[in-house]
Amino acid sequence: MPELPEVEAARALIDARALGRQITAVDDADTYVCRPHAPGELAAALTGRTLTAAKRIGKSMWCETDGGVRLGLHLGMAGRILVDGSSAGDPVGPGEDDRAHVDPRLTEHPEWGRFTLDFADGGHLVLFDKRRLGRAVLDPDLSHLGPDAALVGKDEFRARVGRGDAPLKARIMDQSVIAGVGNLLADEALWRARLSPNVAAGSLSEEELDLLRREIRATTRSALKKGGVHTGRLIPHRERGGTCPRCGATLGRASVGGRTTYWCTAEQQD
DNA sequence: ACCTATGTTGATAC
DNA sequence: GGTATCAACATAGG
Repeated sequence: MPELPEVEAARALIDARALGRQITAVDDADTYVCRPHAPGELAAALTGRTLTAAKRIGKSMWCETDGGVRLGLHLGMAGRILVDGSSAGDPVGPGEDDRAHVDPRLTEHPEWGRFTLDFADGGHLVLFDKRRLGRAVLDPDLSHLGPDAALVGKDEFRARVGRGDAPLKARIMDQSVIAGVGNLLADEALWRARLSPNVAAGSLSEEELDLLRREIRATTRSALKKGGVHTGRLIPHRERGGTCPRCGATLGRASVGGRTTYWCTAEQQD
């Protein structure tokens, strides 16, 4: 689920629906999701407060509070944010739009609600995460993050991405280089830019780097508008035996940067 | 049953 | 420091 576009949708949901509501109770009992906090630590810091802002860099988001403490939220591999039982950002089905909607899975799987803020008006904010790789922490450390992939400027992109011996795909997925690009967004943007995921990042020309930045931004914006990275053109073809939706050539499949990678063997050559 | 896969990240080792 | 690998989690599918 969550890459930059999904996290931004979750942030926008909190921004629109959860700010200014007094927190009356906090369920922080999941010591894995809330690590390294002990049970009750988030509750002690947040009870009685209100969220005053929702911010994001890359895939990391956090809420400011009127108590000064910040609540860090990360969706991990499969997390979503529900406010009053509704989520945002994920596809809701053919023919439907991407507005917040009632998510039946919370009632079907209450045990996947890993962290909860109860509000005085009876509503709630839930970190809903089947896999428990999401996080809820106080005062998250964001110092290791590079600039947001949707905002990074041309010169900074050239300097940060265009170096090193690691494969290009690994470089753009390194959150300390630029923040927000995950596995699917990387495949989609590299495919749009017709660049091989396997070349050394440091071997790119300035023109290629500028093109890649443009495609990362375009892919991100498109995914934001349409409701998620899965709306990309290449994504439906990412399977064994898949073919390029532009030219019909066979897609290559390999592990690059530790993640399963698909690319067009005709258009994205080393 | 057993093996693989999965939209992330972090610790660890060279 | 840069890079590669593995483990953390819990499910789904062949």
